This record gives sequence, structure tokens and C-alpha cells, in this order.
Amino acid sequence: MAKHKTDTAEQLTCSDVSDATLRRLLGYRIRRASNVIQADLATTLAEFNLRMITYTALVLVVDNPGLRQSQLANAIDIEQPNLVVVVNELERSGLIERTQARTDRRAYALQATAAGRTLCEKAINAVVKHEERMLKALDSETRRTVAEAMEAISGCKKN
Amino acid sequence: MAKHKTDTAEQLTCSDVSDATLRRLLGYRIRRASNVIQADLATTLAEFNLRMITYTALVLVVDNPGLRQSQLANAIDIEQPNLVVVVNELERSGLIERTQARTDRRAYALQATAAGRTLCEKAINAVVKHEERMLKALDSETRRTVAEAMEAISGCKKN
DNA sequence: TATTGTTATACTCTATAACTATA
DNA sequence: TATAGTTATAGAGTATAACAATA
Repeated sequence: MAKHKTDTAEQLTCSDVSDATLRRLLGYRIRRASNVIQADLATTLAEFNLRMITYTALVLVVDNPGLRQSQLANAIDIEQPNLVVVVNELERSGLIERTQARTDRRAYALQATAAGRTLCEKAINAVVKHEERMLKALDSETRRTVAEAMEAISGCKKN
Repeated sequence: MAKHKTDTAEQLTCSDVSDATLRRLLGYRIRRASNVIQADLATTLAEFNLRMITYTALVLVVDNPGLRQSQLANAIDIEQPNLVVVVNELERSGLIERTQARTDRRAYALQATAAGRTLCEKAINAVVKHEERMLKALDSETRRTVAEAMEAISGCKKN
């Protein structure tokens, strides 16, 4: 808690700044935790020359072979024009390929290459370790409770 | 779960895209929930002509009168140059003031104006309603568990 | 006429270097 | 020499309009 004896900054050191009002909100705490996780995840993925968005796209292509770009953009929840550069990056790295979709000559069927599948597996293993590092203070029941709570919040999107 | 019968996209509709691998990670779910909350919060704050960062800064100045910009930047965890535009915005809106710090003529002591305190209170009330909207599916014990879990994760920052 | 992928563009958010005035 | 605030700038991330090819 901060000191409120006077209106001057001299009473306040850095660690004295009170964010008690904000911390009362769960959304504030969730965002802070999310930021800490994202920062560590970015470091983890950098070893594989992946960004979070390219990692997410790679996993989805590996798990959903033949995916079209419009479907992938929808799944990641980004605009199609922004996905183009993500797919370009993954293709230039030799991790995925654009193959012509059979029934629609406008569309591409995205496929992971062997190298893409290999890197994806390694990256997933590293991310699992990152996850364990982040969550080591939480027992498995707490993790389950948090997981369900996050799904419930995400489900609030339209109501 | 997605269908994996063939390598073509024709089997996949949008809702069929499997993110099971990603969803296994709590970090992924936390980020998704955080995004949903942030989007709703932004809408909530727009009614007060506040962005999330200006809202956060305003609350901290109201709660910590006399705060210096360097302390505020540190509390929000943004770089000083980026805070300058935030403080400019709040000052131009008449919500806070830069007053000379008594003991250091380089520094400013940030103070909320009467209008700033009034708007802050209204905004906080709206944010509390937003929070209740987001969390209505969670009972109070779950909320407590999640709150503690988020703090534990945030505390993992340096280890 | 609508959709897939693309280009160009703009706007926000964030990060760094360099400056000024003080300390 | 170091610090508080500032300026300028550059890099991400994200959003929209408009186009070509195809449905």
C-alpha cells in the first residue's frame, strides 16, 4: 500500500506506488499474468526463429493439413491480409507449402513440410517446458479450475 | 476435433479447425480470455474517451497523488517516452496536471484534477460492471482461486 | 455477385537513441 | 556523471480499401 500522507512525490519510492484499485479487478491480474507468459513464450520461440503468430499458424497447419488461408486466418482471429505475411514467412523458412486446392483454384491447401513437422514437435516440447516453468506454483486441481474459468470467460464473447 | 481423413481442405469447415494442441496449454487459454476481456474493456472505456493505458494511468495518479512520471512509467511498465504522450493526453483532457516537484526541478508531481477524480470514479464503476459481465459464470471461490493463480504466475517473472 | 488471396496503406503500441535541464 | 522529461524515429501488430482471379 502506498503512503498518502502528503501530495508530494518525495514520499513515494517506486515500490510504494499503489495499484490496489486496479488489482481488485481480476481482468487486470489476468492481463498481467498473460503479459508475463507472452514475454517468456516469445523468448522460448525465438530459439526456433518463430514468433508467437508463426508458431500458432504452424501448429494449426500441422494439426489440420489442407487448411485454407481463410480458415487459418479465422482460427487465429487475424485479418487475411496479415496472415499472408505469416504464411510467406513460414513458406520461405521451408516449414509449410502452398499447394493448389483441388476443388477451388482460387484457394491454397496449406501443408506442413517434413522440416515443418519436425520443428513443430521440437517447439511444442520447448513450449511445454515453458508452460511448466510458468505454472510450477500451481497444483493440478488449480490448473484445471483456471483452465475452465478461462474457457468460461472466452465464452462470454457474445452474450 | 477436426477431421483428418484426407489432406484436403474440403473436409474442413471453419468450425472444424482443431486447436486441440494449443488448447492443451493454459497459457493459450489465458491469452484468449485476456483478449476477450481487453476487447470488452476497450469498448467500456471508449464511452469516457479513455484508452486502457490512459485509464490505468489516471487511476494510479488519483490513488498516488504527487506521483512522478518516471514512477508512473515504472508502475505501468512502459517506457518513459511512451508515457509522455499518455500524460499529454490526460492533461489536454483536463483530467490531470503537471505541477513542479518541490525538491527536484527536473521532475513533475502529477495530480488529478477534480474533473479527473470524478471521471475516474465513473470509469471505475463502469469497469466494475464490465468485470461482472465477464465473470458472471464464475462463483466467488473460483474467482479467488484464479486471482491467486494469476499472482503466482506474475511472480514467476524472475526466477 | 461473392469469395480467395494479395497489395498498399494507415493507425496503434512499443522500443531506442539522443537531446535539455537539472541534480 | 547520472537522472527526469522530451523528441524523433523505427519496429511490431493490426485494420481497411481495392484489386485480380475464380466461383
